[in-house]
Amino acid sequence: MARPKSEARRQTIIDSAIKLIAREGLGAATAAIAKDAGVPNGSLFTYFPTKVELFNALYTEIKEELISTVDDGLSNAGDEREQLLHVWARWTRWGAANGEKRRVLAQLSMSEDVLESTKMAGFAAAHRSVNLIRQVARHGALRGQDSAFVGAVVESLANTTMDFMSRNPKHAEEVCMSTFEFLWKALR
Amino acid sequence: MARPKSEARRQTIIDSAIKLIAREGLGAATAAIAKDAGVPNGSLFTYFPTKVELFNALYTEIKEELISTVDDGLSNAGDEREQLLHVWARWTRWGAANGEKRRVLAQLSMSEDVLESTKMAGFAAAHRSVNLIRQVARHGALRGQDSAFVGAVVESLANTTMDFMSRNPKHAEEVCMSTFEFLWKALR
Amino acid sequence: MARPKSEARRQTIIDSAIKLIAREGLGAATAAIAKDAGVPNGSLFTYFPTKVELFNALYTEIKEELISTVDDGLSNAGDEREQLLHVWARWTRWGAANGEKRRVLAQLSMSEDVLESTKMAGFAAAHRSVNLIRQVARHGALRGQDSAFVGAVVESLANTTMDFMSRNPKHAEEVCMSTFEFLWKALR
Amino acid sequence: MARPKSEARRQTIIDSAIKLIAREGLGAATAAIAKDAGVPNGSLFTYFPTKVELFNALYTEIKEELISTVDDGLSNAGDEREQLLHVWARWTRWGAANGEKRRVLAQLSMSEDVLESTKMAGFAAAHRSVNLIRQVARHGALRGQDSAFVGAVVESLANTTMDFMSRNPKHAEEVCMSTFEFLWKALR
DNA sequence: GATGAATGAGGATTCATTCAT
DNA sequence: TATGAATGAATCCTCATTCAT
Repeated sequence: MARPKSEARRQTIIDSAIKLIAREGLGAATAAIAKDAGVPNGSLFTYFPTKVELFNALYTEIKEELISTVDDGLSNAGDEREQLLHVWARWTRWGAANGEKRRVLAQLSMSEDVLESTKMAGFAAAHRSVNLIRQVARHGALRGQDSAFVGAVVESLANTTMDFMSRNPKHAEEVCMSTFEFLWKALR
Repeated sequence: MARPKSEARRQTIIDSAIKLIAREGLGAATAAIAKDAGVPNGSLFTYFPTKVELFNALYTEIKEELISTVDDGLSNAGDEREQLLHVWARWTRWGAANGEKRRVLAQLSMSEDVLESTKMAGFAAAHRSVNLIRQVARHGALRGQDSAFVGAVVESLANTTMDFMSRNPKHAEEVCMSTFEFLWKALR
Repeated sequence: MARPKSEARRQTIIDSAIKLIAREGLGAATAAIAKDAGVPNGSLFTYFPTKVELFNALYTEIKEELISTVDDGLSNAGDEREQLLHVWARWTRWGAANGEKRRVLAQLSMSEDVLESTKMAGFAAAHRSVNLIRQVARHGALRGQDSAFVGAVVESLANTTMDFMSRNPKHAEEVCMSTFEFLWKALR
Repeated sequence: MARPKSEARRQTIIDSAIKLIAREGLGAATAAIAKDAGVPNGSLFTYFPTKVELFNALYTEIKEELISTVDDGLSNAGDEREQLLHVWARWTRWGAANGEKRRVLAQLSMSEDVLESTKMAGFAAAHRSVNLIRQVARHGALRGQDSAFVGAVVESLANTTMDFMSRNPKHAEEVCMSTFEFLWKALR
């Protein structure tokens, strides 16, 4: 009974938060986000009791979108190389096409307001790619390193790649592929 | 009347800014920085008329320190591999040993408050390493890519490496060397 | 349709209100009270259309409990002294044992949100004690004073006494009795 | 150097705080206090970094005024009775004439925001009256009780008395004197 | 009737920068 | 020049009450 929380409303707030945080950083005012979302400022706090909780929800939401994009179709890919290429291409293309989300995710990843537990949950959800990367790297230069480190190396490379892809849409595919070769050579 | 009185004072402010920004992010209050530096809040603005100017000075200062650390002795290194190793080891060891500066530099690099011109000056000052990297990469997977991109790839790798080195001091050297092999294989 | 469904529910709300107001003052949020009571926040307003009405109900409820505690057995007490002792002992012991209620009553008594009419009704309900006190005081130092004033004097003494009794449970009885002697000497 | 804090300004803020808190309780808005004082809201926090610190300053200020009023001329009073009368009359007349301050002090005394240390300092400053009261009470009904308790008893009596005096200015003196007799009889 | 989401006017506090001293 | 008080818009969040379901 009573009015249920509106999923649509929640999503509008998330969307506006992404837009404004991409533009103004984590300092973006909750009131501005609410206004952009077309909801009264108090209502933002009905959905996210705290700015920090909004940050965490944002992190989870974006990370999940990314992971499901990357994972989608992964099981149909062929050998290790094909699989890594699948992950890499989907990852970087998503990032190139979703600049705001990518930038927001980058900010949130560096923020102390996103709880360690939230970050770890994101890491855990990415297990398919993480495992793949670990497997690929098992004989290469990074063999024996903590898989979190290997993952972080790949992630930082991905971020740099996405960044250049969106700045340079014409050469995006080429950058994507070159960097994949770079990665492949180094990792194995 | 030359520069405002004390160079020492300027440096104290810079140091406190690094300390507080590392701890609290770019939102650290100018008054808090001044207080930590033992300087009246108004005086901070004698040295840096604006918080943004403080940011830019900070960026330049840290970047210069990093570059001079990396460049120091570079001309004595042997072949390309030795030279790159020199750069890599000095870079990452500096970062591992100077966590606050590294973190502040990372924040500033993402901030819109640090002017494009400031960032470009930093890039230009790093020309020796940049050239070296470009040269090493001239036949590898990233051949033909914008040298800013190649530089960014190496930089992101360095950042990730430094991060793990300082979190894991006992394995710092091992991480440093493995990652160098990773880089070397990939780049050539 | 008679009174809203559940008397029990009303009482739960009252109890939670006492608990939270004792702890946080009259600023305690209605939502917090409802939550503590295990009642949806909207429902609180079914029972008490306004926070002010909740305050008034609280005042009346606590005052009634106090008065009935004090009046109970009063008719069996002997002479004036015995009767006053009966009143005094029951009053202060109740207060010592019901710290939260006492503190809430004190807050409400000072609040402008409790209507004058509510306060007067409480005063009227206490007529047995009030009359007794007036009677005892008819020859003493306060003879001729407004009986509301005499009552207020005794009440303030009682409040101070209860306060010390609950802070100092071991000497509670002693404090109770000494203060009675104090009162008795002064009043007659 | 620089602009010194203005004692006058501080006092204006204190005065406005007394006025508004007397009228609206401790919930009076800092912004309203600042506005009433004719200072920008931010300036209030230059003088009192926190609302709680304002409360503590208020408590101390009012208590000091009261104590110095009461103590003034006390050493010229004659025997114990005269001295107690001096204290009593000055105390209650001050309260009757300074309704706002008295009400504010009463609110602050009950507030958890006024630190125990602040309250204790106030108690300590009142040592002359406290000692006098203890001395007077040394043989009476309250002999052997904690002097804080004896003091509290007298204080509560004083508060009730002042309250009636200001409500009933025509009988103020009579109430004052009757209550003194009450106190004298009870205490000795 | 019961529920709990919706509302938006406050509320305390912060802060970069200015300017009187 | 050095100082630190002054400023007021901006910030996150709260809350009594209403009203859709």
